[in-house]
Amino acid sequence: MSQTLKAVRGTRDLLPPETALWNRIEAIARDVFARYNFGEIRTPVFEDTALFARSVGEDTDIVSKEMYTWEDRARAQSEKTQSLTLRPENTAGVVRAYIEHGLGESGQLQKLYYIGPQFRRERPQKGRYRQFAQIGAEVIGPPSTGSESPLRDAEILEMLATLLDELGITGWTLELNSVGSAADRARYNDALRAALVAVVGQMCADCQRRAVTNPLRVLDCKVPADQPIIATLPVIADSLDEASQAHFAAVTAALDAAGVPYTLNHRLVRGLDYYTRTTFEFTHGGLGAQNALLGGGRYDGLSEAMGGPKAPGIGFAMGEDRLVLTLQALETAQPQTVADAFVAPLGESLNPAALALARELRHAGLRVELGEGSFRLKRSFEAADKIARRIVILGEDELQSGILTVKTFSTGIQTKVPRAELAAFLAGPAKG
RNA sequence: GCGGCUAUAGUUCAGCGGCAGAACGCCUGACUGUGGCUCAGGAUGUCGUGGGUUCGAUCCCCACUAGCCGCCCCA
Repeated sequence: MSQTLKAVRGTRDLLPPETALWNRIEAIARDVFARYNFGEIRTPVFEDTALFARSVGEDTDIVSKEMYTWEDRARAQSEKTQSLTLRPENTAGVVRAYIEHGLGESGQLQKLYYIGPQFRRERPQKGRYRQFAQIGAEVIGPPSTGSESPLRDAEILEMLATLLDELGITGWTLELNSVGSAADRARYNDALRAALVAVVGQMCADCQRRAVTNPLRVLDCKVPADQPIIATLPVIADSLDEASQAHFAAVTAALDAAGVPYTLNHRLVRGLDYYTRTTFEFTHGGLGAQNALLGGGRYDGLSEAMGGPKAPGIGFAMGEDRLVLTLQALETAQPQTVADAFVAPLGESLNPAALALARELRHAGLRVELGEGSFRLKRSFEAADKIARRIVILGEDELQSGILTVKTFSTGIQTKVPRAELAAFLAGPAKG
């Protein structure tokens, strides 16, 4: 086994019929995005390493230890090597493209969605892969386009509720929080650090480490003994300035008006540095430890941090692999695609005529499988019964008379059908 | 990166220090132009890889690799 090549760790092949589910998910997503007037953007799968370091944050796990990074070698004396990285997420690339193409200059709010693979070098487990697919969208533009409006936040969340519903994902939960402006967040971080000094000694080892590296993460702690202590810590809502409070109130008011259910979770802090104000997650049980179907938030300062114009924005990324897992768990049976007809030539001499017949039927929009003339008829029947609703027998008699023999498997009824009527007959319901 | 469990036929899994097993699936025939149900027969394989212990290892030990689960973190 060690001699044969295998898909590398954390990557996998998607095969039929599972790929049908992936395609269905993507088709529904594209349809919903189109109705909300989003356009598709496709950014490169790899980018300059500095892009992710600056946007996602040097100290995040993603950048500090999970990126696939390599030194692209110089091809000429005059060329420098360049550090490149497979994208670990797509928001940075979208914002880079926004800046690079001056999309803000259009004066229009940019509403962009993407579907594609992302890469993180993590330990694989259920719902977590080293190459995984995300479906995401970003709403971004200069302030004059209304990009900063809480209505945009609410609209995105309402769209996500619609998308999950249309995908058939029942039982999702929307968790919502505000981490405030960059200034609010800095102020809260200070308050948290100060409060932790007195109590951190009584907390778990992880929290003692987090208290230094990333105090916000302490709020995520799941150790039961730590919960009473966490309850005494300052809440980020108290560190929000008036504008941030008003923004968050406007988001929830719009959600209430639209009838989108949510729960406030003032402990919801997200791992990427660029988030400001609204942050959210849609979660679902049954995904094990990876219960987040999607996550996102507002990033009002990201464009400027990357050297671009002021361009507030909000976006999300949805784990397509996790959508698939959730849907597979919800669906009792995966619908098997079945061909409309199996064309069975009787004898190799009839192969050419069989191709012509299959071509005719396929042009009529039918899903057709083509057998092989060297098969014994029994073999053709066995094969056909597994993958098609009907079998069309093409022997010398049928070819000469132009009247084909058709058998429908569900009923066992066999009839003769003139070639001119064959396509219409096969398109009909599978009765006689 | 850390911890637990696992690795045997195409698949799901039994198994035992001494000839490699079941179910399903697959192939052949009963039926030379008729599937499903039935019956008869057949092939399933470097027992994850490498090393060690042993007269002998699929089994015991070690390492590696991979998968699953948890931690960390995230989608």
